[in-house]
Amino acid sequence: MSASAPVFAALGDATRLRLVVALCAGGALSIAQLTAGTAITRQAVTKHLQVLADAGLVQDLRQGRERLWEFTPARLDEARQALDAISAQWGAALARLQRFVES
Amino acid sequence: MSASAPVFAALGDATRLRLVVALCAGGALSIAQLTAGTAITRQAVTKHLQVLADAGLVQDLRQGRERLWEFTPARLDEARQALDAISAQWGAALARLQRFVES
DNA sequence: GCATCATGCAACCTAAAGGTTGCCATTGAG
DNA sequence: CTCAATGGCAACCTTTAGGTTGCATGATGC
Repeated sequence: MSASAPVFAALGDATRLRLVVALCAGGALSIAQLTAGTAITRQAVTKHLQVLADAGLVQDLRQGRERLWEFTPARLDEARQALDAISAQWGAALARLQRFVES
Repeated sequence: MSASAPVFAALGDATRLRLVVALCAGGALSIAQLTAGTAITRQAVTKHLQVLADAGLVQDLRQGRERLWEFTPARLDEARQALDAISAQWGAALARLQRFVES
């Protein structure tokens, strides 16, 4: 469960969340493409991509002089399941409380 | 969508994730109870709880000399839906790719 | 009333996050 | 061949995160 903490930390930045959404929608994109339209530097984008890669959310593949980045769904699915588990735990606690009140 | 970034940031720390899980399971707990069993100081736990409260994940209620903390599900559900949306977007992109390859 | 337990507040510290600038290397296009 | 585009590396800066220590405050039990 707490294995998902790094994934949440990686998603916990607005810029990185934007990058993940962009990569989910458009397939593999280069650093220059991901930088275009943002207010920050290419170097900053590179660092953010590195953080996402360390969390296992994205993957890079070289193609000529470009370095393309693509989304990797596995870790995000794990994080999704972690949130589901928390929500289910809360639901179970509420159900126990309800039963206690009614008895 | 990017409104969930602060929630992810709050969940992106192993200690805070533990606190959230504990509060989901056991109802409202005091700071002293949440500190017991951890290696860190009560002050550190207080700060983490404040971060979680700023993200809208927990709520405090005074009871005598104790300050009880309880889980608040709304923001976490939003975050869950955000992850679902990302996953769905990825699925749609894969489907488009599949159709393109087959045609 | 008084000792005590749970907490609040403030100062302080260290390391990491987020970002920038400058310069160098490589690749592709014409 | 040359030149512009793409990216890597390293140094640097400023702010914040995570944590600690010390002391003050307020409710409780007896």
